[in-house]
Amino acid sequence: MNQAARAQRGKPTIRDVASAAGVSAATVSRVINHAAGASPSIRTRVRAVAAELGYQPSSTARALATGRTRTIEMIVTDSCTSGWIGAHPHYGRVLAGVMSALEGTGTQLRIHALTPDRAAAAIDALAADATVGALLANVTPELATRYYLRCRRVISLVPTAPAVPALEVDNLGAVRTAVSHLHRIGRRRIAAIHGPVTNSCAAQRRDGYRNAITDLGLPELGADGGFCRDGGHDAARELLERHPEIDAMFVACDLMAAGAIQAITATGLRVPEDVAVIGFDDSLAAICTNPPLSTMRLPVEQMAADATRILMDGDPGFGFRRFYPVDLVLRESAPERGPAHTLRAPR
Amino acid sequence: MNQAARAQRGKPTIRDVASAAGVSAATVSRVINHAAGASPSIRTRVRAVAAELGYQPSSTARALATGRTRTIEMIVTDSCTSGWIGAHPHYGRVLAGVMSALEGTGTQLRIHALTPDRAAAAIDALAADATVGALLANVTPELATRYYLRCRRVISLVPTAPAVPALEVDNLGAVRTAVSHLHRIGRRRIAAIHGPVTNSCAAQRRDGYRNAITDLGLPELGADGGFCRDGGHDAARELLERHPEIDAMFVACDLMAAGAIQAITATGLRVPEDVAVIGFDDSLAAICTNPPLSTMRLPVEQMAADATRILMDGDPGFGFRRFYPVDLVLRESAPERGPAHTLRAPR
DNA sequence: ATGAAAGCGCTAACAT
DNA sequence: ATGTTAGCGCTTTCAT
Repeated sequence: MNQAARAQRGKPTIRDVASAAGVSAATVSRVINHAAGASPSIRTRVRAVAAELGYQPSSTARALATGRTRTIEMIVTDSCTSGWIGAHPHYGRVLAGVMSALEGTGTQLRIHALTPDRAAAAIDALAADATVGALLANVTPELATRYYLRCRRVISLVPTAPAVPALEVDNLGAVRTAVSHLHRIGRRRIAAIHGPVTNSCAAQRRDGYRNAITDLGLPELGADGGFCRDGGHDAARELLERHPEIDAMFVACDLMAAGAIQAITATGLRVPEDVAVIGFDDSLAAICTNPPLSTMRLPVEQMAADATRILMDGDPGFGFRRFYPVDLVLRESAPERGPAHTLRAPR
Repeated sequence: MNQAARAQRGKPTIRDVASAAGVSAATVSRVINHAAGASPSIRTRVRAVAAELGYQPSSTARALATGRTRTIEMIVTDSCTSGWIGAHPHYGRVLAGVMSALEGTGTQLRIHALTPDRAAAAIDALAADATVGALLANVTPELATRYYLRCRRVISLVPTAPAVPALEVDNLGAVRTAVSHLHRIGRRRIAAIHGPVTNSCAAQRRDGYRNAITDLGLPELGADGGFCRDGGHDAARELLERHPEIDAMFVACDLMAAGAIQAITATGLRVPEDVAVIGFDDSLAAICTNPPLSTMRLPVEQMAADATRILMDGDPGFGFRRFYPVDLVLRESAPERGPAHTLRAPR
């Protein structure tokens, strides 16, 4: 017998329960799985014995026998340096959504942060496990496709390859909403702080800004912030140096917007009187800034919970799509009718 | 044969690789596990065949055979209403630390948010799985003990029962450092915003504040903020209404401090000139506030990574303890030598 | 309604 | 160095 496996002894197995209850293992299995084919009297006896022995079924053995692991994989591509999963409040909301959908289902959640160098091999290994499915929180279209080719039970929370099932939001429309709002409250020099070019969401928001600003006949004023606070801070400072006339900023994520607000006030300008700011996400960062941040709210928990349920329901189908709204949440950094916009002399 | 298991067919097994390579399954096992007892020529042949067939070992079968699941469990007690794991940036740091320690080890991470009603049953089930061990991110001493009695491979990141292995920080000393700093920069009406009474960390920080404030001969001024932004905001507003003379606040977590800063500035007071603020954690919230938050930095990633490695090394031993420093990080909300404290007339 | 038996895919003694 | 064999704990036919 295997030594390691023997070490696990002491824990009662289904056979221990069976013999103690004077029935077969098959019957115990039927009872603990609430399956048909066991008389009420035996059911109660088996349950009593199981409880007395402190029997806990082995999910591993069960998984091997059924060919199915009751696990959802959440996968995020993590560039080792920035440590996204910890450094970005977005994932907290994803996690919350998944956990709420999983509650009471007996399904477990595994988290995988893929570093670029190991990503392909990791995807192959993950797709081989017969899990409930994979939730791609921030995976490139290429890797998403790679997973999909090996296992269909997968769904992406970001824009991805056509074949791969995904939940989508109208990033372009959302940015238009944000920029239009800034325009409506009288701003005419609306800059943008963009996310990383490699990120598909960031790319869409960048395009959205360009479309909106062009349609309004306003000048395009953009800088890159890399989806992190420091990037947002530096981008805002740079923008204000180069273009002191800026009176509003659209920032592609709240974390960058927090940095931007700090940079703006550090130059002596006021938010929103001198520079109005609209962020994106409605993450924790949005309620920590001062003033609180107006932002485009992504229904992240809802999306994550839906994605989880869709996976539990089976293969979503080739190219599955579901769309979600993005709503403008007005707080003080860009209010509906706040303090009048103060015209200021060029510095 | 089991139907579900048969459905998993198509995926090549170790026996498929063995017969295709003209060797036994045992040999294939030795090769893929880098175990001794296989000639170089056979190794390369087996590897080639495995790659050609797209063979991926089943972690489930492996786990059953070895009696060991290569999984770390991270457990957090989650009151369904507040959704802590998503709503508190602290867990992002924990996650980042665990993931970094896990990288390249082939060990997986599972996340469990226990709701109070199911917690005991869930703990029993989790402790029965022969995993690498459990990381208790925010689990009460009672539940921690329950787990420990069933499985020794467990470690807590918060103060817990004496028997249960744990990593600890000197919460009391840290609060003393914070309060002393506020005193040193001239503040004499130092209020506190506390965390939930049920939380062991919060309890220690509460005690720390009382000790420090008593030793300094200053009046105790406290309110409860529940470890969330809104609570911090409301507590600060209430404190300022009842005690307009307050010139500093020690806030037991950064998220509450973010709310507190918003409440303070909303009353027309300035941070730090009128009211200095020191938070706790150095989470994402600390760098999103305006002005940026001075705070007591917990080495969370380090602790989480160490805890993970300790579990991978085996049973930490009865009552295992390791201590970590908490450092004062000075930012603008309570600078070392910032703008002079402005005395102001009672309102 | 119940039990016997045959695996699920892998590992690890034990032979050779 | 390599193969044979016997499980790990459970589920699921197939008999009875």
